[in-house]
Amino acid sequence: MAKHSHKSPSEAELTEQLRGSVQRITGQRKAILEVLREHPHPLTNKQIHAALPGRKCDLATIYRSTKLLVEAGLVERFDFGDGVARFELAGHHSTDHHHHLICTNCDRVVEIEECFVEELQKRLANEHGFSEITHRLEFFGTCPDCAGGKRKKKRSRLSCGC
Amino acid sequence: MAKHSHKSPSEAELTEQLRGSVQRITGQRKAILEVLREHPHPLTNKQIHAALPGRKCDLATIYRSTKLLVEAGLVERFDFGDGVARFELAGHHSTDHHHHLICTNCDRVVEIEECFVEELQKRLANEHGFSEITHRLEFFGTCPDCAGGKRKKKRSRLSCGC
DNA sequence: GCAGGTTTTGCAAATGATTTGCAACAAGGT
DNA sequence: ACCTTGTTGCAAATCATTTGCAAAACCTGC
Repeated sequence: MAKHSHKSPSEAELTEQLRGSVQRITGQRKAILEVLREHPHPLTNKQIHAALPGRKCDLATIYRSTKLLVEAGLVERFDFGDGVARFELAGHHSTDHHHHLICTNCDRVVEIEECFVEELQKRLANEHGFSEITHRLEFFGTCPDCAGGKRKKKRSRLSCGC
Repeated sequence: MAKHSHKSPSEAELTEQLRGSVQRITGQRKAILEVLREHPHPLTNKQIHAALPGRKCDLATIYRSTKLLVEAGLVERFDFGDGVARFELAGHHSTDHHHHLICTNCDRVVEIEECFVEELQKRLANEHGFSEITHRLEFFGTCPDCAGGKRKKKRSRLSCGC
């Protein structure tokens, strides 16, 4: 009586991955992953909540789920320095590890699918004796539309035009 | 009858810079800058508050001051992705623009005085039509002491051993 | 040095994001 | 279907940061 018939692409693979991380596969978790799957750019918990069909699932549950999914490796978390965490489905892009270019005016987000810090990272690790090194790298600037005056003043926060 | 006699190194230069940014030179602002001047690593507003002699100056004032000093270019702000802003005196290091290597276990911070993303940044700017590009880059890992088991479990947050 | 006008500060209350306690509920195994 | 245990919803609690407002501190001109 499983409900894995029609749409939702890799639901099987998701189930598989979730199963491997000691967690249960609940309707809300699948829904959240579905929302992330449909979005090419990082979303905040609140945005995920707003995007959930029928607005079911409590915000607290979304916070708990995103954290869990990140720990399970299914979702990646990003910080743009504005005090709000954002999430993206892991493996959504060619490389699971990637960066962003964010317009500080309209919050449009461009995905940067390459990473060029790996080597430097290794060098730093050796130089300072650190291990298990990772990094966080995001670019900020003014997108062409905003530079051209096509877009209005600074809108509050995040609102990618996707 | 100004009080710029003995210690506090570049107090004159600070005054000068502050004066240039339409602000008043208050005792708390000087105290905050003094704390930052004594610290080689980024501090949170709360830490600055705790470090203030006699615990004078309200926390709210520190929040207001750090923001102001950042806008005035006297202080640089950093985000380590844990939801707390950190500040460092600008020009404290050879280059004003620099990065960090943070131990995710004990929060020790190593200053990385070089930046190797400039070129890539320009390339990205051209490729995507963005202007006024900047970036945020921080490294995370396990410091040698923590790797060797010399340091205990995950201590809460930030507590650089300086 | 002192009065005046304006910027700041201190304090408390307001926000906003994220977390948590707890009873009701659902997922998976038997 | 039943039971055990992980999850959810809801409300209250935390935490970092911001803000309103009257009192206090700067700075400029006397």
